[in-house]
Amino acid sequence: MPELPEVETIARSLATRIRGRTITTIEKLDWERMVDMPDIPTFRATIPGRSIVDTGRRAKWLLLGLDSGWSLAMHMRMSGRISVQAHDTEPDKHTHLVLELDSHERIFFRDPRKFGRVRLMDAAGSATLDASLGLEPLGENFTPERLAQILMTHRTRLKPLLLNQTHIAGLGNIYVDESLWHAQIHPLRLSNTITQEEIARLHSAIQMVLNQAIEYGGSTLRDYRDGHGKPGRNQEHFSVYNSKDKPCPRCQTPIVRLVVAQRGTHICPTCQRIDNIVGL
DNA sequence: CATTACCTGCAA
DNA sequence: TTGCAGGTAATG
Repeated sequence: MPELPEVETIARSLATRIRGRTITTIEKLDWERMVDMPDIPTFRATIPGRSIVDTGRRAKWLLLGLDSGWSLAMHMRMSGRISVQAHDTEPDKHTHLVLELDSHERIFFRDPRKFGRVRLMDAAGSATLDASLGLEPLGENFTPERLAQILMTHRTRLKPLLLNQTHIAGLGNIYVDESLWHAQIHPLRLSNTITQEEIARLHSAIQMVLNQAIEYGGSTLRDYRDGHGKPGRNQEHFSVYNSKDKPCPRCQTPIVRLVVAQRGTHICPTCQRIDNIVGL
């Protein structure tokens, strides 16, 4: 579910309620496969007593910086939801991890589809995770020049390239479709045939789309909520995503849904011309 | 590169 | 009942 703007919103909304708090106990962990690392006994033994010194985000990972150099990284994949709950709120059957804080509030990780993951990492583990991920699209290193370099050194379809987290990290299905619509580029276009003008449009489209989504608190289609349980409002501002048969906001042509990279993909067939995919 | 697996819930 | 879902890792 959550892409970069949703994880960013969750990180910000959690901060004031959990920063400076100490995790007293793991109150519930009933789906152990969600723990990537370390092994379960070590995870259970290390978490209690750790204090949360920082909250942040890297790509689609929510990061809780703990004392002694530890970090707890959480990835919500498709249906995960992370929130802070009052001490008297009972976790439902889909809430697989509950961390109790010394404030008596609790961090809930709820995930019906069980794709979500948690990693407890030391400094070296954090560095490994960081190194496995590409550029932050809202970071200062993400320039039109770096984008051009990424596109020109591959010859693959644009959409799968933009979804690949090892190049640019944080975009998912929603924001790739929205960015390509704003840039007026077809998702099947080959990356190394993009013009300088198109690169400039794509670069600014990506940043605009992500910044706008953060402003509106993320996009809620079904599962997403922020750290307080509130849905986002950015879905009200989609141009193409989830908008099959609705008029293109730019030219009124009905939006078309196709499948690219095995993902539902939404385009305006007029603004994002198919004949550009050959890239002549 | 494409397909499958991982899971469950919900809408068509 | 079938197909689809905001993600990624593991397979051909």
